[in-house]
Amino acid sequence: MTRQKRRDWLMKSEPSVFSYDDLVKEPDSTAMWDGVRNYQARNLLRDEIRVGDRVLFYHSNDAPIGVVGVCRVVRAGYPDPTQFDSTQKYYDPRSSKEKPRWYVVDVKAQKRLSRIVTLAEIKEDEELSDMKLVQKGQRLSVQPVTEAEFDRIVVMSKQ
DNA sequence: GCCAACGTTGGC
DNA sequence: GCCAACGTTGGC
Repeated sequence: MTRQKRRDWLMKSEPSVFSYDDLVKEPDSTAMWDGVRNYQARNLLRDEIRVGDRVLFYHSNDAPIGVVGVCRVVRAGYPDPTQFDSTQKYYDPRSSKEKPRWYVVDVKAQKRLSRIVTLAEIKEDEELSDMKLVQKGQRLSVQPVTEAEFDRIVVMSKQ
């Protein structure tokens, strides 16, 4: 068994729905990343994301749009319980406990950036021009980032 | 609120 | 399998 290298990710959330502050307020600053209903993102949550991986927490939709904090994955992919609950918004009648369709990971807030690194800045930064986030048509709410991209954003937050 | 870019659904 | 219609994401 070869040990897989830690990987880095970016996850989007609308702050009006679930913000970085909301995550910090959770017990142990930890929450399920639920409600992902896109198969590409699902595959990442189920198959690729591992305990110890780093996550950039991104606020979408509401200004200021950008990366606000850093998290750590503390539990790898398991079935999203909201898909089984008919009272929930994320209920999926096509899913069953035997054959779950959607997955979550648990993330723990690690460090709020000293300031938000905005989408506008990310777009302007030459070192970040290959980020999936700024590729045309790219809307994945869970996406891989390189170590260099991750570290660059943290550096920018300190400037 | 608008709309571009995708993703999903369902008839055929 | 094709593709039109519809739904969603997410920046502006």
